Amino acid sequence: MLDIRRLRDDPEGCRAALARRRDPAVDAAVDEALALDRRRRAALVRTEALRAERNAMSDEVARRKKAKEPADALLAELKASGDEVKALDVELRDVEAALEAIVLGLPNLPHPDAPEGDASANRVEKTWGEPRPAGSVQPHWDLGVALGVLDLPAGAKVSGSGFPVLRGQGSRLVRGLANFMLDLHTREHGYTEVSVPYLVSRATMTGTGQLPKFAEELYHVASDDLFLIPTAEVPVTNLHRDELLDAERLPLAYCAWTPCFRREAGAGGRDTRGLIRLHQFDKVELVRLVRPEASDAELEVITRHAEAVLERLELPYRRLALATGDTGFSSARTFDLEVWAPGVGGWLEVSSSSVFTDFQSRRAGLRYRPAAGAKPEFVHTLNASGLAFPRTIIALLEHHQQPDGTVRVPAALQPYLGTDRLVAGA
RNA sequence: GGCGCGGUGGCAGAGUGGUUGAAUGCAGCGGUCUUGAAAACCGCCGACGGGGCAACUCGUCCGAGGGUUCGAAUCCCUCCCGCGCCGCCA
Repeated sequence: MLDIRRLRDDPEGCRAALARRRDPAVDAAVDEALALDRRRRAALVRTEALRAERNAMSDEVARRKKAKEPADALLAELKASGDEVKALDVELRDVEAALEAIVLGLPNLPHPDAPEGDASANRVEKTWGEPRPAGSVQPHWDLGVALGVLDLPAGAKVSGSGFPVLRGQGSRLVRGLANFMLDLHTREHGYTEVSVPYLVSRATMTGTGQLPKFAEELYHVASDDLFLIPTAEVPVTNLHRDELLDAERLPLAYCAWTPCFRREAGAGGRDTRGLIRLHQFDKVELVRLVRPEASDAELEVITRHAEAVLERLELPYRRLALATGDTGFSSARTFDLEVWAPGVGGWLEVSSSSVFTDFQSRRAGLRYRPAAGAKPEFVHTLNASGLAFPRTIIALLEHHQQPDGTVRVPAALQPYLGTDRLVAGA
């Protein structure tokens, strides 16, 4: 959520920053927010003046009662103005609700360093490793079946398309990747591992920005008004919701391995083959709560933590600086990590690492006290996938594929799989 | 699911329908003392939103939302959460 005062104090600056997102609806929303803000303050001044008056009279009533003096005239007057206060309150509440609805729908201000434009303006920042030629290996949807690790029809039978079943070494791979990634992040990158709920409340979803705007992307359990998490970012970032943190505790760094559930409502048919786009998948997520002045440097830190996973897995990847028009709603700046999949013949997003500045922390009430006696301020939040499993598995199957149809297991993963080779029938 | 008890400032913890935004303690900040520190003592110290150039001032907030009342942390209703016991289940 944007700071309404910032919007008020520097409307043109905010408008210019938001314009970089290339979303034509934003400008009108800003106008509406500013108009509602003016109405809100006008209504506030009126109700507060009336309240102040009534409070003073009430005090006088109390004094007279104590002194055993008559207060009937005052009481009558107070009773008369009661309805007026009530009416003003209703008006104020309506205006505030309308304002909140608008402001909750405004995206974060893009970071000045994010390239401007739509997805075509995304900038390749670096490339690591040696991509094998596209089409030089079997795509994972064939190889996975040949190896007996992938059984999509079984998943479709049990739940529907987009719910994969992995078997044997494929299932072991999920467990191994989880342990490998968690060990790397906790032992070498300093993260605290947390195990968190997969179903969360409406307030939690609102805290990280999924609600109210993206409800159609979420699985919802209506009977209890709970939502399945689309990423561990949601429960983990909300761990400290409405808390005032000690400055010495920052930065807080958490990692979590969870399944992720996404309806992918608008994605029908595109890039959905094999394991590329799923309704349920596993992911290890990294979340950091940091001091605002550290957030630029922290984005590089967390991105490197995600890149380290790919490098240990010996998978070629590139880092993309997302353009303003391609950056997510809550994010100020995002790097995507894309792994090379020679069988699919393309770069696949396996990690998205973002800095949200105070956008999430304002919604979620994540504050800290910069120094003893100082005013509380909002922390900055960041997260990065480290990594999403299915596309990592795609890249492992395709990039490490051998001419004989087996798959070499990179050294870092061998202890977790108990083998250096994926072979058919294992 | 049933019954009972709770939910108060960063934390702990008092609280009578009417100067209680809230005792007290801890933590924090400033000071006295000390070579320095500790201890002791003194003072300050909630959050959020308005108005004002400013000093300052006004309003709201005691789990959430309604209600009673001139006035609610305090009384009533609904809901949420925690704890205990019972039931159910693993």
